Amino acid sequence: MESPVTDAPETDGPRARAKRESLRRILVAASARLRREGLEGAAIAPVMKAAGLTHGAFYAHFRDKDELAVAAFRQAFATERERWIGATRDRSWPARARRLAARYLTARHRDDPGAGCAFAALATDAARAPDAFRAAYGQELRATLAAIRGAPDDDPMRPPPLDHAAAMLALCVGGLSLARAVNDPELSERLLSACRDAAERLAQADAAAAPPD
Amino acid sequence: MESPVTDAPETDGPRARAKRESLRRILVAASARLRREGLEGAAIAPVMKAAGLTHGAFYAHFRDKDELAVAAFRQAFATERERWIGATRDRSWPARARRLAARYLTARHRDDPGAGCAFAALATDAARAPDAFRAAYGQELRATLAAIRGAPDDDPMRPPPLDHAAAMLALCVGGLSLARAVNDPELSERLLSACRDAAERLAQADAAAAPPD
DNA sequence: TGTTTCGCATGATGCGCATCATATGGAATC
DNA sequence: GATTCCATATGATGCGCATCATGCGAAACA
Repeated sequence: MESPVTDAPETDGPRARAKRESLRRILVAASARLRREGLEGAAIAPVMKAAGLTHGAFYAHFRDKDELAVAAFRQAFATERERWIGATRDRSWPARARRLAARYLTARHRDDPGAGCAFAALATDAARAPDAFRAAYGQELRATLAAIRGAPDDDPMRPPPLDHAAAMLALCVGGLSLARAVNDPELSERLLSACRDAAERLAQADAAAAPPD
Repeated sequence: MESPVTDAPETDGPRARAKRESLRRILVAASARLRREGLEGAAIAPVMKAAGLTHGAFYAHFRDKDELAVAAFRQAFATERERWIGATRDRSWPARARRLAARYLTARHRDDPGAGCAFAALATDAARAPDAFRAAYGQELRATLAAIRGAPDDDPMRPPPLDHAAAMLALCVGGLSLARAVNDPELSERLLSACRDAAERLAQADAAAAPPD
């Protein structure tokens, strides 16, 4: 269970501190490269170089490449889940959904996968990845769905059903992935706006199907 | 523009016929492997072996690996667009959309990417692929959206707007991709059914927003 | 029938990559 | 202050891959 993420105490010598700092730089570099280049593309040597180290130092931090992939994937969410999902204080599901789609389905997000959502960046890669990675993908997905819903099930606020959050995220991930896959700028823009609009319609239909209170 | 697909005349000797037959086998093998293993995974030697040839014969059919990828991608749609989109004769958009989602978002489709939709199998790979591949992706996407809509714009049947078809496909592609990425069978199943249900709600909202006649 | 063509096979070549073996130099420990 | 760690660097090793060079044999053609 213990993954080599930055979860160590602060109280130790410059030796351990330096190692933790190295690990942090490795994870930052890896999580960006992973999202930009994919699971196969994020090679060890370039990642280590980007972290200011050489390839040999890698094995002081991780057992193998797969372990790095899992840690870097998790790092991406530790850093930026809030940024895309946002703990919005909006009460109604349509308002929350509109906000999610408006943040997620943008040209800016499409054009900077290295800083964006790892679900969209790695969806098809994950399907071909080893079990440990797919397990992490599932756990982060569950956590993200919980964040989208925004309140525990027994909260008087009545969060949207898990299924509604899941479909909304699927719409966003699918729209962003297609918009990235396509060369034609007009079609790409059209995909983003079509999905933004559809998110709005869908959330309103969701609300009608499961009234807020 | 001339891509080396099977579009040659039937009237020539056994020499050309044999070559066309080889090409066909290469494309079939490549399009399955491409969807199963991704752009990087579909290596030349294994594909040629699966086609009953050796790696050396490859360059009699394609200039390089990228050209094969484009041809194999197109092949996937030439063969199986009908299968997922289906030229359904249903008149209403909700009925058409329900049918699309019911065919697309299945465990069978999820578990056999080699025979499934190439959009979902290669979405994130395409974002990192060379321009020629991305251009093909866009063209096939446009053609697929037209098939989903089912009628030309000036048809009295009033097809759903392009944007509605695009969002519906994004929902399907996103749902299938997430369901494949995840390890947990329960979550995976949940994603499929959540998106099927959402497709239904969305299509009904679509119909309300743009009445059929 | 002799010559040319060309689809295919065999066998390099070279590169990028993951991983390992070994060395080093400065903390940590006594 | 001497010894032990250990994070890092350097430099193999071996593999998979794309691509190219070369040869063969049967069809195409004169």
